[in-house]
Amino acid sequence: MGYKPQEIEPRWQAHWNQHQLFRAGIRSDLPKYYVLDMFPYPSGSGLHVGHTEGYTASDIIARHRRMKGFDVLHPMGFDAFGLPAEQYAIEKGVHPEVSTRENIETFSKQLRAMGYSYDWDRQFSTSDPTYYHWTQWIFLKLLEHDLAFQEEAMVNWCPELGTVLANDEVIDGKSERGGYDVVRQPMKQWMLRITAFADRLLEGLDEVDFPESIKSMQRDRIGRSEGADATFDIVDSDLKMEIFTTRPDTLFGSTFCVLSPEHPFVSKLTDAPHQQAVEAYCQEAARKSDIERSGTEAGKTGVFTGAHAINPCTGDSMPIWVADYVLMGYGTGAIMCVPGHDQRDWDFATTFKLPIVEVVAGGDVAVEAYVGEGTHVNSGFLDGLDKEQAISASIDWLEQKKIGKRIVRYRLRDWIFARQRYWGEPVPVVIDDEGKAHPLPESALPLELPHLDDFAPTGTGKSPLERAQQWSQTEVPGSGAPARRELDTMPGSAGSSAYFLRFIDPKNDQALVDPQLAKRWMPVDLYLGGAEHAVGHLLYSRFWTKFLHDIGVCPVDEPYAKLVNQGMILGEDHRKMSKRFGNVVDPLDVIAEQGADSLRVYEMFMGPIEADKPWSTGGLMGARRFLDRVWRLFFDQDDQLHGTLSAQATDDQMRILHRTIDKVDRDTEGLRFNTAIAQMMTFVNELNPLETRPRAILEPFCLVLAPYAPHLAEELWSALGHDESLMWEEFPQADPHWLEQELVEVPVQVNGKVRSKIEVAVDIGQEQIQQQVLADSRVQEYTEGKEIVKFVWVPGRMVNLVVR
RNA sequence: GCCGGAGUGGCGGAAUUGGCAUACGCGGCGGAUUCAAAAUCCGCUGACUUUCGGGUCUUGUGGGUUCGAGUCCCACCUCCGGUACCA
Repeated sequence: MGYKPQEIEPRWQAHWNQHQLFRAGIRSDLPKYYVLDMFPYPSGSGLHVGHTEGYTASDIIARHRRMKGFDVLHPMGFDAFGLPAEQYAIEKGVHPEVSTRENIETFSKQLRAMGYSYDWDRQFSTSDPTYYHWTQWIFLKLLEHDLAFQEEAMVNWCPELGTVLANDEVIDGKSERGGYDVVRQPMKQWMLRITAFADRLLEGLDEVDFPESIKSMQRDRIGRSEGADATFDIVDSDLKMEIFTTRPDTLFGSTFCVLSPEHPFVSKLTDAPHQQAVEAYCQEAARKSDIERSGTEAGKTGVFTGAHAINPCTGDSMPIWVADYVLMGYGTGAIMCVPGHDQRDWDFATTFKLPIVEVVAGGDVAVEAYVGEGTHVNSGFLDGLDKEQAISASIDWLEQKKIGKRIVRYRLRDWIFARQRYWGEPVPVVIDDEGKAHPLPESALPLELPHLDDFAPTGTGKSPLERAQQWSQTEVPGSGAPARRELDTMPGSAGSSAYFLRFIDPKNDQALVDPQLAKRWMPVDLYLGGAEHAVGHLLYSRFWTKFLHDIGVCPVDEPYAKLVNQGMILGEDHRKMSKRFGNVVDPLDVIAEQGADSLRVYEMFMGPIEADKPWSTGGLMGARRFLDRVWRLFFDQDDQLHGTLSAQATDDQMRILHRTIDKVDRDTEGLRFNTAIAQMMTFVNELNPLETRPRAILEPFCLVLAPYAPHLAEELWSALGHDESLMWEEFPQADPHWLEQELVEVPVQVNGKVRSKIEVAVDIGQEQIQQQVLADSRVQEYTEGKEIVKFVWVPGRMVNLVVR
């Protein structure tokens, strides 16, 4: 009796599956819409209700768009390679091939139980050879265009995980996975030249519809800054020291220089009396973790080298110090210090009693550095100029003297593209006896990952693939000279950097994607996922897209037209959902008790999609009760359809129906799912007490409900006598006639306070309403004996009288 | 510190262009139904006050603009996210 989701839902899921109702690309006459979820890591713990929030939102959009006449591409797959999957496998003592397969099964089962309208035929995992074939192919293309290269680089080495990590896999000097110590260490690595795309990645942000916070995070990561390089002579040395500054206008105020401890000049410049102290300092700096070095609370440390550089403006000699607040990885690893106008330099100068000179007026350099605007003083030919003029004039001067030039630098580093781990895409390269790298020919792809029984990290900096002797020993393509395969694998972020292209044409064994199909579907119209990928994944995939665009593979150079970050679902206790707190909610449990439609409706009703929201069992029950009430709108106590189906719809019924259609349509389009559902609840509440249930009202409502509670909607639709699924029915259109009201009740304010309400025709004129308002007895109480200064009538909204 | 976002009932949240603050849901209270309970249905539910007509106050705090401010402007406080010596 009554609404039984457990019985209804599997039946409709089977029906959709059987009739392949969500296949994309079969209606090429319709406009396209590509809606994509950030695909999940198939972890061992399965999906929780945080994942299903985003997936439900995108599914509602997909279903709504289909009903609005779009050919919708809505695919799903699994990001299975990489550290999380491998760590899980190690912890459980299972081979990652096995655990990945099992986890994907669990995830698929959960996703299917939610009734998502994915085109499952397009599903793949990044660990499928038929997929990573193309990840490897892109790598070969990058290599061909000199965007992939090997370099001895300072990397984040995690001894416990036995691999290098990307910067965003390191948090506070610990690994993101497991929280193990990470040390800086030089290693020869494959790198991708993402820095070559820095400006385009920056400019592209202006064209896309991303949350402002994401854009600003990406801009910060790219960290473009304009300035100048300048070369300083060194006293009693042939060496010339190159520094980078964004404030060349303050050259006259530079009183000392600082080298990074890793700077090659440190050992060359340090004189005998200072040697011991400098060496000790550099060793200490190398030992310290990044977090210790950058700790602002630590204050400034440093040692004098005994050497001096010459200030090209003043001719003064400036002591050269070594300090770890200067980083080797940015700029030239050497800076000129202007303590008057840079707080870090000011702190340093104060600590070590170095001279401070004011060159920009406006502050008090005896108290703190002055970084604001101002007129230049003590600056020779720059005196009297403002900041902008002085920067420009000083660079001109440097260029004229051939001791410097204008330059743009970025904080963004090249992408370290190698992990000393087993579970990743093999790099399609062989190394000959002289250590030279040779790419494999495209025909050799995919280079399959060999099966290894012992896949644990070696911990030595070598890849576990070293153990695959047979696989590793090979020859140089073409020449036949002996060689070994590259043993490092690609990082986890490789597989997710172009997957949206592969979903368009997942079975193509001749190309990453057919160009015609790519043209049809790109870009992704709506991309939904968590904000944790704000920088890493999004920057990497934007980079690859730009590259693929340049070589003619991808028709667009920005992959995602619109990005939305769903918020986090917190536990009922308002804390982050985590096993540790025991507050994790499994969608399968919810589905078993209340049904997938209740879960879908509840999660969308919780609040704005982008906000963090706490789970509430009571709230879930509310969603269930709403669907129960929908059921009873259609059926009587014996589960028989209401006998009043053939009744004529009343004007009231038509008005509430069309208001609902209009609001749900617009709110869905704008991803305001919570208010769309509130409107459907209002519809049910208002319709409930009315005596008749005309088909003309129930049928359109069924369609309006369908994107949100698809199983229930199908069941009701079929009960109304339809043989076909409502999936491709047209979404109802709101008739403007029923949206307009003839009479409205408007509040009447006197001096801004509501004192009365009157009912008037919407289109009443100023004079008539004034007459009616003044005739109102409540209004007269407040106006008696007073002068009416002003009469405000906002048509259809309200009246305000100003009296004195 | 800097950048981004947010502060509205007991709780989640709503509010077109500046126009009835608290929609919708949860929770609570009362009632109907029931042998009883669950479920369901109906009503009430921001605070204070009241002669039960109403009155006063209320959207983090303090100012301002306006006939009118949750919404706009200025200053500040708190929370969340990001970032952290990038010269």
